[in-house]
Amino acid sequence: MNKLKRIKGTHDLLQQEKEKHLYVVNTARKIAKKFGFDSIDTPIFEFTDVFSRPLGETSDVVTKEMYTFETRGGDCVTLRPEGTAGIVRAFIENGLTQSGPFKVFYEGAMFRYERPQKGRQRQFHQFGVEALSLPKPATDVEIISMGQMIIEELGIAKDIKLHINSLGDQESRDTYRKKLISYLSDFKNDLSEDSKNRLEKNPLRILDSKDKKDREILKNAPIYYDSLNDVSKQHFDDVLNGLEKLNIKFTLDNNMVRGFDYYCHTAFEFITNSLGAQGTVLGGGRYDNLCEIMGGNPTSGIGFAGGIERLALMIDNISEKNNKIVVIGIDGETQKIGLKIANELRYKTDFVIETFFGNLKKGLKYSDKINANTAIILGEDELSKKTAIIRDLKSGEQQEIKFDEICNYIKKGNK
RNA sequence: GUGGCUGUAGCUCAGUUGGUUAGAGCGCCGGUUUGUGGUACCGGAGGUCGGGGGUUCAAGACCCCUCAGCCACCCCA
Repeated sequence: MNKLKRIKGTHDLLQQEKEKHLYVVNTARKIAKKFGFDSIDTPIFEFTDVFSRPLGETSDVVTKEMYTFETRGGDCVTLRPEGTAGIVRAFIENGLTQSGPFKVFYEGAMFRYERPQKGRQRQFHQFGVEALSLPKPATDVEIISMGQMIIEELGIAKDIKLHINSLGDQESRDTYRKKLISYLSDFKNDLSEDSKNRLEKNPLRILDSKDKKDREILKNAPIYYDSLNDVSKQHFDDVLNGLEKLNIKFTLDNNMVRGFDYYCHTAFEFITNSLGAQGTVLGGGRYDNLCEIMGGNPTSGIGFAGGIERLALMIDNISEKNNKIVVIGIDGETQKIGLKIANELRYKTDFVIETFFGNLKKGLKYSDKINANTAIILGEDELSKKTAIIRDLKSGEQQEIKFDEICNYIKKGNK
């Protein structure tokens, strides 16, 4: 019979890898909490409309990357390709649009049917935050600074740069769109195939094309900032000002646009060069129209998502500092007391306690393998005396200790 | 979805212009040592050569298809 295999683009997270993911998530959660964000979980799948409407019917994610299927009951559902839409749906559905600021942190698996490569999988993991009913530039600044703080806390800030742009409000966006189309139309025949298509459907996307010719043409393209109306300009200036006050360094990037239709005003990405083509490690922006698009009252929103796999690729292996102790029982009779001692230590100390029953040599070998500091050895001789040998595995020194005193001895010896 | 590179033991990789029984290091198991580990020495297990088809007297090697991984496009976290 042939071997069963993983689905393309999925991964088993083994030991170290899972530890890294947990480290990234826990670090992000810790920082988010400092900003007053609570944790939230929404379903991993939703009615397809929940994603297709806000992301844009023409976006790549909706047109070719979603895992969409019909249920036995005939509903059209989709595995979530991103986190924001589901959270905004929950926000509206639970009647929270009237109850003031809503600040949440989430993390979990996302699904996109893409060609896998480094830092890009079909099932991948993101954490993110969303802040609803908070329209002021100050929130943009806080959100970005939270991203910065997470990256600093993870110890990878030196390899990552913050890029920022403003897409303005709807009016500014329409103005710029027109200007851009009129400029690019003159070069229509010189644009790359992809960009030619985008000229009609989604011209803003041409801005971050990597095609050499496209880039050349774009050098003289109208600048987004110049098309911002007064309100949009003010908002953006306030955000940049706020960042400067907080000493957060950024690069203005007039060509950065985000993939989903729902973004407006502030858009930002934390980008690294160390991961090849998939350089965006955390990105987000403002989405003041999203609530309305999804059938709720008009409510402002802003948030970001971080790629857990990508961040995990940038951090070193987590070193375990937790002291390990192995309780070794030399034969069957020692098992009962061995398990009892192990559990007592687990209740009363914070050490990692493992047990090993079998011959002493193998027990010590195993202790080496898991890098334990201490072995508690139980054998026939000791059993009759109600004692155990406690061996310091680094120095090789050992002592015989009464059962009752093991716990205290361990506490004193290892701090 | 498009293009390029790769796939041999658990891991990292050798394997000549096609030629006998496919190798090494690390890891794993056992022994030297029946109650004292890390070192050393000795031994052992482990492979449908990613899968399927074809060419050939003969294929790990050549050809076709397929699957997976990597890289780039694309997209995005």
